[in-house]
Amino acid sequence: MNIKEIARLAGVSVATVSRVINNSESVKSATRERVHAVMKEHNYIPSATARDLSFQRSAVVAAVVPDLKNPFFYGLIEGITRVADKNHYQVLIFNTNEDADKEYEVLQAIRERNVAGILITAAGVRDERTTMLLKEYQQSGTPVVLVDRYIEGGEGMDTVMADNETGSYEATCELIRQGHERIAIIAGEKTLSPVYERELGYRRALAENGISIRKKYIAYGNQMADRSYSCMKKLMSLSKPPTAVFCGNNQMSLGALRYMFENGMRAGDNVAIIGFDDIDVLNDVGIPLSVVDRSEKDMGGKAMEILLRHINDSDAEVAHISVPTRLILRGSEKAKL
Amino acid sequence: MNIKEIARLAGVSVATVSRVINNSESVKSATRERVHAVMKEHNYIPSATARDLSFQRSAVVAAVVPDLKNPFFYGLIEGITRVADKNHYQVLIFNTNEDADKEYEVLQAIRERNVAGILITAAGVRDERTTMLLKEYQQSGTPVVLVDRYIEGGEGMDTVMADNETGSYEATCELIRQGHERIAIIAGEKTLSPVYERELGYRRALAENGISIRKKYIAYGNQMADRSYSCMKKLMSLSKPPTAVFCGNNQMSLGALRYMFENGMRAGDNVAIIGFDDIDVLNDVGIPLSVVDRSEKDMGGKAMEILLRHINDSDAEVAHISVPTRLILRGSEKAKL
DNA sequence: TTGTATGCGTTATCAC
DNA sequence: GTGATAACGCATACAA
Repeated sequence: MNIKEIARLAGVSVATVSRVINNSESVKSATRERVHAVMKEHNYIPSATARDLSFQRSAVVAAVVPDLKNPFFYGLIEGITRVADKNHYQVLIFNTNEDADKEYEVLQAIRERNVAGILITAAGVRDERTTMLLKEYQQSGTPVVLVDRYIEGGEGMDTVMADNETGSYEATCELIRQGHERIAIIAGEKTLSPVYERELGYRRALAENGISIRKKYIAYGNQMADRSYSCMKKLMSLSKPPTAVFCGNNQMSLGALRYMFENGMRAGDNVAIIGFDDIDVLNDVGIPLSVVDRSEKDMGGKAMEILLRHINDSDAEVAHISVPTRLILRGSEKAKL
Repeated sequence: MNIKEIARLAGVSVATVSRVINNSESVKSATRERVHAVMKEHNYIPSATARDLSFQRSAVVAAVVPDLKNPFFYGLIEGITRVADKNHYQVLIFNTNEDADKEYEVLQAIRERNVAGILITAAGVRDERTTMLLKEYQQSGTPVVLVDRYIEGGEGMDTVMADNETGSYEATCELIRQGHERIAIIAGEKTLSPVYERELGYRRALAENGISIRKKYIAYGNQMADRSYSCMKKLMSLSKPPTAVFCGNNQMSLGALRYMFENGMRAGDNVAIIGFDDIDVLNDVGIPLSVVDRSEKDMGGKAMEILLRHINDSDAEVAHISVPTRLILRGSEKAKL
């Protein structure tokens, strides 16, 4: 069943049917109703493929994320799909596994599909191919929104980021308020902007409170739990181990907690812990982890809204959204000193 | 840049360029190379939209899930996207929020896009609209695979299910082996096949071991943690509370654990607990929950493979895949009797 | 082995 | 208000 058939059955031209489909004003209401009736009767749904070809753009956006196992990104995707859905857009999901090469492939593959826009948490934040392709998209009229991570050379692009610096600053200040002075941070991959910003917040808090920053208390892992486990081990093996540890993301909090559990330590007792990004289940089962929380669903929703704005108005200004964080204290920020 | 331009620049016809793009045999290798060179030089990528319109099918599949917050479903999606990606298919994600009306809308919306197939964990398992639309898809040549849940009237459809009955049977048997006789189950929404099957396994284990099945030990919630919390509360308030509880899914395990935590009880100590679906983080942080585990990633991958088989061969036989479960014992199956 | 011509299902630009 | 008809970019049957 296609538009031609409907036209024939309704005794009008395809142009008229098209007008009805697209709610064009200039159709006599009698004709409109007749067409609607025929469409309904034959359960007709216009082909988006054909429309896209003619219109030279589709109501589909691409969401590119680095890790489909991380709950943060699912929250993000949930926010994205919710706003997309509300606006009758559909979402294609791509996983890059934190691999810049894979990301390059994905961004190439997206080109063939005529997506209306791209939302991306980049893996290749310093890979010129990623930057180049994203710029090409922008220039050819396909808006791009960077979510959660900046990329090198991506200055003119829209961004939706958490206020990582402030969040980390507040967390570290809280640890200081609790009396801690030997405060460590388990950071992630240095090239990622959130990692960098979180370290900045940590440093600022220490500096403003007159606590010297010691290199041995800054452990660099990656974004994963295993490396964080090693970092925690190294920190706790120091002659003067830290009395408080700030963990750079949810996976890394888990790595640290696992080390502690295996060694009979308890967060908020032997060592103070504050993590970045909440892990709901822990609280449910009585493991009180204090965290810097941000709403990933909001971030996803905001990102999609900005994307839509650009899709609907090519002159829309570049936006830089900063989503606030919130310190949730549950007791693990305390510890024997 | 389109196929016509490439043809002109390479001094051939569009048909030849098309043949080169689609790796048709019958092209002289000299011509082929020339065309490839021009395509590369101009960074040309064919329009999937146009190809889809001409070919009357796209390399896109739709994945419809009921809850993007549940780790089970995003494990599923990870499996789906991995296999899809390997086969150069792209995945559209739809979230129905366990709402049959929403699902109906979604399934309608998918019609306009010419997807190659549909993977669905249905919300409206007894909604005739869902069944009807899925059947229409099948009949019109768009294969459908039911994942994790059967639907009423969906007998002829491909399925990828976990072996819920056996998994639950084994879990319950283990509880019996531990000496328990007052064994409860927190089940979910009765209309969902996994819920039903898990209850069956539970019942069979009791029956085979000569333990009478008592209604008061069967608590029905929904798939969410909150209702499970209430169920646990009710169970524990009985004059003869159960000494062991089998929880119907991951969210429901969490609800039960939360109740226990708030009331100073410990799994494997005051009450024996076995859950369905693993919750990795708990183990990391030293909460040993015994579970019936299944690989949701495998389920997703398998489902996508079956879908691809039908896409590539319209005569492929209907498949019913049963993914085995695995009982992981971590200590919570024990308890003082 | 290659080219020509037609169709895929829409939208949009003209006319009327 | 409505109707022809030319795009949109590609695949393919048929010719050559």
